[in-house]
Amino acid sequence: MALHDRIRTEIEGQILSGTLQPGDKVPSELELMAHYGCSRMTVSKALTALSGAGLLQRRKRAGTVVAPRPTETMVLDVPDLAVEIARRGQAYRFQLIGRDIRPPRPEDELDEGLARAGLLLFVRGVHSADDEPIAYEERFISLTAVPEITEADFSVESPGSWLLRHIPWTEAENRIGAVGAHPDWAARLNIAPGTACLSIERKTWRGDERITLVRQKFVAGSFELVARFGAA
Amino acid sequence: MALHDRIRTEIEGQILSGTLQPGDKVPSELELMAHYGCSRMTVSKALTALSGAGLLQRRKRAGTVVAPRPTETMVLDVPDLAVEIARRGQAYRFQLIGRDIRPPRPEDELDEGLARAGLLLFVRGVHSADDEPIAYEERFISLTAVPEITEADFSVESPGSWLLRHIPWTEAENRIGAVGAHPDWAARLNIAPGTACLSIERKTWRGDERITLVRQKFVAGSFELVARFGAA
DNA sequence: CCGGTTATAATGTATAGACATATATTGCGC
DNA sequence: GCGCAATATATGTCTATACATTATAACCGG
Repeated sequence: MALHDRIRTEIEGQILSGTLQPGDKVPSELELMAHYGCSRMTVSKALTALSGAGLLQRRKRAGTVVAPRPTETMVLDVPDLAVEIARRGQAYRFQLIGRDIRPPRPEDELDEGLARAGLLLFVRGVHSADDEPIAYEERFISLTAVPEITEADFSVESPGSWLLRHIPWTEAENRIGAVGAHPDWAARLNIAPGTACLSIERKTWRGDERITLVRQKFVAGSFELVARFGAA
Repeated sequence: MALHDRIRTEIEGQILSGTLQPGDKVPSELELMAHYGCSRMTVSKALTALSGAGLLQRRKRAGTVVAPRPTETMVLDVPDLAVEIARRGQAYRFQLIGRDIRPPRPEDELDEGLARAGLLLFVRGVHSADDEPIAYEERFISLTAVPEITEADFSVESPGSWLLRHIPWTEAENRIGAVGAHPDWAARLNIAPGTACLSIERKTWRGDERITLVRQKFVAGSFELVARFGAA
């Protein structure tokens, strides 16, 4: 392991193990370079990395301190459904229910960004694995931002996959909750209204431009999000 | 803005905007240092940062290429419930239902790590906001790893908050799903059995040592997880 | 044409030094 | 004492250089 990596790992270990508490001062670069017998750049690289990871806070003249334990933050993988289902060894299918080009309506409960985006492509469909419905999806796509999507064929590929391949987003926001199945779409999932579903609403942007809003309902038990955080 | 920051931002922008596609080759450090008229270290710093963020892949001799678009990965904040509810301006309370020291049982459906951890502290309780129940929680804590928790007073503080303050974890795994309320605890939340709930199961480790497993059920609509990813 | 060896091009790591910048501390004048 | 200016300290940025490492590419013998 490289020296700067070793330094980083050692300090990281002291923080994660609690030996160094939030607010505690970390030795200055000069002290560390004496301790490890290396140049300042090497120490600096280690500390800068930890600072970037949010474990340390560095201020000129004041020195380096352990960052306050943040709101527990973990990395959440939001997989492409088609890929995820294929990985389980099941046959993925997206079944289009409806496709509509129209202006936003009040009952869509859109956010400001999309409500003022002009014409929208509104797509509804069901994701299924081995012909078992897994999730119902409603999606609004700004035609101002993505005019070329009118040519996409959603009987082959889900709108999500299409967007993922064609329009990189730069910013996204997910809201994750639970909800009882609504009569309007419960039948699409072969479940009784009121059955528990995992609800995911995602908005994406490219720069300042709103791209899409999607609301997905997963039958309880059919799908789980897994978030993992930690070393290694 | 520092030069290495500018370089990083410019390349990042080209990736996020799609100008540079996954697999595309990024100019070599030599070319970039000619382009920006700076030293190699400066270019390297920018590229190393982007590599650390997962946007680039660097290989000796082969050069630097744009990383394949990963499974969409976003940062998920898992707030301390007490803090989160306080932020909403509501009064947080944890009501202890039961507290038990006993060995693991098969019906606990624990993972290997905890099942073999020896004695466990088993705690059940309800989180409430303004005396409205929000979440039901079952938690198993390894007494081997955290013997001092027997002295904690959970009528004052939830086990989660106590652990957060006393035992830093180094690794954690969350599973997020939806589930219909089980009769055993539906009444605790003042809801009918079968009502949709958001289910979170979290395991934490400190090093190789299993610390705790917690299962929380949130009444649908009372709580949402928000994950945000992007620049700035 | 195949397979192994060698050369080479890229990144990886590290050094020593210079100057810039922000800020906590000190001390001075009042 | 109080407020402002000077000073010292720690980090931030950057350069120029050196050598290490590694995967690709080129070469060459059989």
